[in-house]
Amino acid sequence: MIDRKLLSAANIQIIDLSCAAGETIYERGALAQFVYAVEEGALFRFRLLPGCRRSIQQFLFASDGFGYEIGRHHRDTVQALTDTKVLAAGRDALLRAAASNPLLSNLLFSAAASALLVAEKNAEIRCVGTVTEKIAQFLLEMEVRLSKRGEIDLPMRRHHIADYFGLTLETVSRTFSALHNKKIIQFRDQRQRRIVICDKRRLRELASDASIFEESSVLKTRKAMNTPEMPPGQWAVGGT
Amino acid sequence: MIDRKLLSAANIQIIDLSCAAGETIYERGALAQFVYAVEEGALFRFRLLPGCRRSIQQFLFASDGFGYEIGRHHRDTVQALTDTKVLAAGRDALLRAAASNPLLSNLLFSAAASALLVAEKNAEIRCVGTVTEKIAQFLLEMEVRLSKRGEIDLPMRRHHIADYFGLTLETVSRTFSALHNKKIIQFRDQRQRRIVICDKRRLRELASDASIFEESSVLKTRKAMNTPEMPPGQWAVGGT
DNA sequence: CGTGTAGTTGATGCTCCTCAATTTTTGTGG
DNA sequence: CCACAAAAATTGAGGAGCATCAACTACACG
Repeated sequence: MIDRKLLSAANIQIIDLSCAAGETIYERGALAQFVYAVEEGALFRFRLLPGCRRSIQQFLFASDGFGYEIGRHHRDTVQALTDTKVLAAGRDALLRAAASNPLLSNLLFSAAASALLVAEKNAEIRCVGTVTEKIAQFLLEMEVRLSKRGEIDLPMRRHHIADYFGLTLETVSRTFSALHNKKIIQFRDQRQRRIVICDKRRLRELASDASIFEESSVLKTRKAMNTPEMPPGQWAVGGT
Repeated sequence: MIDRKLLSAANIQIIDLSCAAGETIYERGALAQFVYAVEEGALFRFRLLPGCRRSIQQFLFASDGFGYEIGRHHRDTVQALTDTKVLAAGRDALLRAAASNPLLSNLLFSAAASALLVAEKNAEIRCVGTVTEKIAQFLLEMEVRLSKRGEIDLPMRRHHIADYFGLTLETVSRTFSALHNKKIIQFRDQRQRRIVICDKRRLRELASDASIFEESSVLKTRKAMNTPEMPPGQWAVGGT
């Protein structure tokens, strides 16, 4: 998003920031002085809702941009999940320069446009489908963004994932456990944050509602045969 | 969003379209030839999902813009809910002109930026909270956008609202009925689409989770007093 | 009138939440 | 280093909320 060369060519100051895990980059309501890009590490963007709830709108990883506000104030809060390196550029200077520099103004447009893409994609993941679908999609997405040597090292806690999907952390935990029991994923550490996807095909099926499809056909068969019995686990992941 | 004067000054062609209710403006996957703005009427933007589901991303009313794609193809489908008048401008000509015209490029940027605002706001409404909260927020929003002489004439069916929130149409219908029974809203026609908000204060409380708050305190009191009794209706709206 | 569409309402049960107990990890001070 | 407390994650029991299936009403249109 932020291009060092382009910005310094337009005489806009760039600042390198280092943030420790847990630090807040900016808070909702604060004056929007900078626009940012993640160089290293992970952060999340969220808003507090009435009733002590928190809605996480986005997880931010290397090369993601954030803080591109339209108004003069930030509409959400950004916090670091891990130690991070972040690039910041003065917002006012950038906007002023963009008014006469087509390259910069194009940069701003594509930043906003790709933020829109991400927002709509996130909204779809967050709003639609069962818990299993959501978590499966989440893991596939995280694999693309984070995997190193076939291993995903999740920087966020169960609670963050829960707030991202509007679920409870217990439900998230149970879904991870179910995927683990079905041998679709494995854990590589005791906190169960380092994850390996063992059966990507099954995970993809679950992500695009194969679960619902299979489950319901199983249920229908069962109904037709009048066999009310259910599998032992309350939290069996769909399929087989 | 689209400014007739600005566009004709830049020599970009503008087309006036009239669409009947139910007509499709463009489909997902089609080449993005135009960008649009609603002049009159109502439309909705949606995507089909695996499993015969439909996710409505946005309802579009007068002055809303749509079709501002980043890639060369439309990523969703837009259909008219009522008879509508829509303004269209050539996308390629606009993008070319924007490359050298700061005014136009600024127009594009603010279009994308406000689309982002809307997308994030919609995502929040759609993802967070109980059915009652969602419908209450929806009605308040529709009042702002659609009300004439204190009356909201909803252009969409229950099914559209359900697909917007990822609910079933039955659940939506029950929630409307509950609001009606509680005398928070009234219906002005037999289809129950012309709606009057009678008690806006209560509706606002419900929208910002007063329902949860009141309900749970009631439940807690009930638990403490060990009175397991429940109110008659399964679908009572929160609060007294 | 029959047919189709939109909407309401009821019974039943799955999904996910709530509350609670337990285990493991992390951080802190002696 | 270990003891202790706090945090993170798992797991279980029970219940609320919403989905599913189905029946029913009301209106529009040929």
